[in-house]
Amino acid sequence: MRDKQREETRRRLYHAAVEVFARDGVDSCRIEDIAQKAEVSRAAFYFHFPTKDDVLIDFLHESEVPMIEAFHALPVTASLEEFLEVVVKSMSAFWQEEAHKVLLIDVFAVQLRRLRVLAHDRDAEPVRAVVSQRFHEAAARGQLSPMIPPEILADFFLLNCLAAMASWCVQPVLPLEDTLRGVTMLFLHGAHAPTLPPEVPAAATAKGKRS
Amino acid sequence: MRDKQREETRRRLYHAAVEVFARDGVDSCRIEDIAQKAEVSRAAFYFHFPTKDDVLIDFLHESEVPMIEAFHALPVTASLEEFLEVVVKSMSAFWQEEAHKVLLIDVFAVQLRRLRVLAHDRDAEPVRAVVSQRFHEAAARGQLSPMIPPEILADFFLLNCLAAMASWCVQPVLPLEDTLRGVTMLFLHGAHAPTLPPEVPAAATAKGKRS
DNA sequence: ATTATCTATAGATCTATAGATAATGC
DNA sequence: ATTATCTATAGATCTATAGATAATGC
Repeated sequence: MRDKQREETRRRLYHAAVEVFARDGVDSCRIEDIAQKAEVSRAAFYFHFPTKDDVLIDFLHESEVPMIEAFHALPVTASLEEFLEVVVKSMSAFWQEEAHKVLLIDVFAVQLRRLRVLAHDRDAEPVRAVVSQRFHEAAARGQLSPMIPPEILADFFLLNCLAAMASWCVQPVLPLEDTLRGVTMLFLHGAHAPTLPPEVPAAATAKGKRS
Repeated sequence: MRDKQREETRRRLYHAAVEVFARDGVDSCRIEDIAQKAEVSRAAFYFHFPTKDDVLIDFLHESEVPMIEAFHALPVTASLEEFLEVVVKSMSAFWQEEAHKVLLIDVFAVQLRRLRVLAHDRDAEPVRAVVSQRFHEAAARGQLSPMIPPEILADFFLLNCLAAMASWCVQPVLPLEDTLRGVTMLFLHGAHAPTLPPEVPAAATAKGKRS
């Protein structure tokens, strides 16, 4: 009963916050307005969410639910490429919606600020944990460059996706799905050959490159 | 005389701010402490810097000065690869210093929040303008994929560098210079072939990839 | 009786702005 | 005299916390 009430209040605050964020901007909006919309006191917001960032973390986790479901529907024998196609599909499906798109850059900024925390707590982000796991398996099969640990590659891949989506947000030259697929292919292309040759100065190898 | 005094105060505030940011964190530090260290009133800070973000924008511009100088030292005939090697060298030289490194993630977050503004004002960031220019020239020579406008590729490249550096910040598995060079090669590798094939489902082309 | 949830509120800090001071331009 | 730079400060908002209320467990 108490738990139910608590969750109900938390959910009302969450939805009110997302609405106010979208309307006034995460940084410039007032907590007062969120609390008022949720019909609780301002301090109740702080009880459920120590900072505005915590709402955005919840928002990111909400966005990951359909992706996690899609992961479970995927056979264990699926290739890295098939797995990443699922990532591309569900990521773009979520973020291309106007109501979600407006919060993308703020969500990205929060994840950036959390990087230090996330470095120590790999399971705090469910999608990241799965991607990391799949990259490990792919590395074991020799599909990924052994120069960089797979979990680092996984982080870099996800940051890449966020960066591409942020760029898409302000200048949507292609549909989001195509943008993400392009980034993914670019990544795979670069990451499965040795990415970091021991001591080749890039300028020296440049000459013959143009085919 | 007045200009000189103004610049002097601004510089004192800037250095005080960078010091306090590094010590207490950009988000949690107090403007009061910055003003006190610079020996001016708190309001003087706001006169010179409307927000803390403006200090970080200055910081980014400071970081770009040596890079711009290196650009000017480069012959106009330099290849894209030689140009990007200069980017890698001066970017890593700056950010690997401990005092700069601690602000990297905050600088990145500010640039993210500025993306919308930057989309309309391409010359607000000098380095970005030059990279964009060089990418245009490379595209004209047929070195870059015609699928994506060169200025978008330039933005994506720079975001990529920031993402790689942010990741390096929390988990430095390789020296920063090697990390950036790896990212750059990965990028070039992916961007000079057609990056976004019209309608190839990624999963379908995956089969024969493993050499 | 104890504890979790929420409210009311004191004190800290920020944002916005009216006013003081001193340099500049006429 | 006018304007740019800086200060002092009022009002807004946030952070931290003491206390009220109502559910839970004994």
